[in-house]
Amino acid sequence: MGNADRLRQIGDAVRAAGSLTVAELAALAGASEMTVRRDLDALAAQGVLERVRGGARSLVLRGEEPPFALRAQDGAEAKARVAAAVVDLIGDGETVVLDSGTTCLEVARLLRGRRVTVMPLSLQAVAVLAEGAGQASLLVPGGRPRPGEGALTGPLALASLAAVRFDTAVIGCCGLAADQGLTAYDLDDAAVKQAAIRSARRVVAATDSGKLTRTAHAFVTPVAALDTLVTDRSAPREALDAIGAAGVTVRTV
Amino acid sequence: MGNADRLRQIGDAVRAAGSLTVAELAALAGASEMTVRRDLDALAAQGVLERVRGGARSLVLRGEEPPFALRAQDGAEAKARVAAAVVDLIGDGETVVLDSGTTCLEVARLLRGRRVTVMPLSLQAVAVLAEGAGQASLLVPGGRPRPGEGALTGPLALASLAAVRFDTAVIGCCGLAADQGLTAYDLDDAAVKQAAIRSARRVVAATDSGKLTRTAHAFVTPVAALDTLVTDRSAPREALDAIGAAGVTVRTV
DNA sequence: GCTTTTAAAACATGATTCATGTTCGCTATG
DNA sequence: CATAGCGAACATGAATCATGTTTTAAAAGC
Repeated sequence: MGNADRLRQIGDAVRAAGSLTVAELAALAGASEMTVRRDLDALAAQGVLERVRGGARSLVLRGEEPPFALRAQDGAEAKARVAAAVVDLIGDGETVVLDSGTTCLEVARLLRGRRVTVMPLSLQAVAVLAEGAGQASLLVPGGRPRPGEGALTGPLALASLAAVRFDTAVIGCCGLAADQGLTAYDLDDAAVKQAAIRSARRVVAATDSGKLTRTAHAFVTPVAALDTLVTDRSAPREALDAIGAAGVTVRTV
Repeated sequence: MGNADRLRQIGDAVRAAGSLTVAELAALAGASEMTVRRDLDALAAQGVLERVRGGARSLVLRGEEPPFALRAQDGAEAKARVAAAVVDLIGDGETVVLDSGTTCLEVARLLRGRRVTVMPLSLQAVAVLAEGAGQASLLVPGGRPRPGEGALTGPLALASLAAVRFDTAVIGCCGLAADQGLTAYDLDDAAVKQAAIRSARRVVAATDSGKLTRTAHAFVTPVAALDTLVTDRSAPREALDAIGAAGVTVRTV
């Protein structure tokens, strides 16, 4: 798809304004109205916004998690570095449970060629690991995929996690702070993260530095339950120090 | 991909001969050696054959199931008709467990727009139902995907099936006969099919007519456990009569 | 260790698909 | 009923893909 930046621009504009008309968006993006309509249909299919007659309205409420498609490209380069560092921590033959989210999806890409056993907690990561028959052996958890996210949640996911034990859990997050602990936007997601942490001997949190200044609604775990945090270099020093003081090995890349 | 027929031709030739050189295949397919090499790489990635220096060797042993990629196009048109008839049997709001295999994958495509709850037993069907957020609500079973097939098997799959009940099970098969029952190539697969049948009130078998003259290794269930069989019109009359005599409603399309 | 064959990489080109825009008929909203 | 918006059909330029040729590197066999 060669129109990613315009899609992004339109999605951002609608989110910022709440709702916009097709004509306004066409002027903004410098494209024809027909193209804007097609873009809006694509964004609506991704769950970013909702079509209304004459324009589109944002589905993203303030304080809510932006849609997966929008997060995926945010700081892609930092995510890739973090993911590479996480994969470095994983040895051959290990069993790994891999959380949902964009950073962990990058980890899935890098794990494909490694001789490890992976249970990914999102459909996107399942798809990445299933294609092309890499070295990695794949365990699919059950669950109900959250629309747009692909994150597997619900009793089936919890039961799958309860049935297996892992060497390492790679956990993403929506917010992380020494005093608030690791937090997520979605309650069901949080329950799955908790179960993943319980079923693993070692817990690695992977996140871009932006999450270190945020707190989301659903509490997952205190930071003391983490063994290692991998994040990027632009993380605020105080936040890292506080997390390190809780006994977490902090790695910045 | 616009080279499907040549890929198919090469795959078939290697399977028939056991192994062939690149030069032989190039002459056979009327393409350059470079193209044949690229095709062989693609087929090797699909698990159809194995690259060896100078050529390729078949990985498919006699009596074994041909790889998914090869079955997918066999009688695609008949499969599509069968799948459409199966979907006709399913009412709005039903819960459905959907077996692995190429015919059931077609059923998944048609179910995407329907207001039903589906648990597909193969990764391919999961991918089909997850994309584009159709009406259908998706339940992912756990399991270990069989390489190449994407069929979810093992204890996690069985546990997922045991945890849920369905209105209808749509079951594919590798062999079906009144005296031999419904059979599969793979033992793990057979166990999953059994569990799917146990967890559903109504069982619909969907298969192209070719399977009605075959028997595979793994026994799944006697035909009497089936409520309905959907197959295509070129099915042999005697086989259908025998299955019908066991109390199965037979539908040919 | 050297030669010959095989594989892979680099590059070129024709075909196909994709994105975009324009026009036109249909639909729904007032 | 009128009008604005919308989707379908078609056209066109861009990008991608499939394929072949040539060159370069890597194995296999002696």
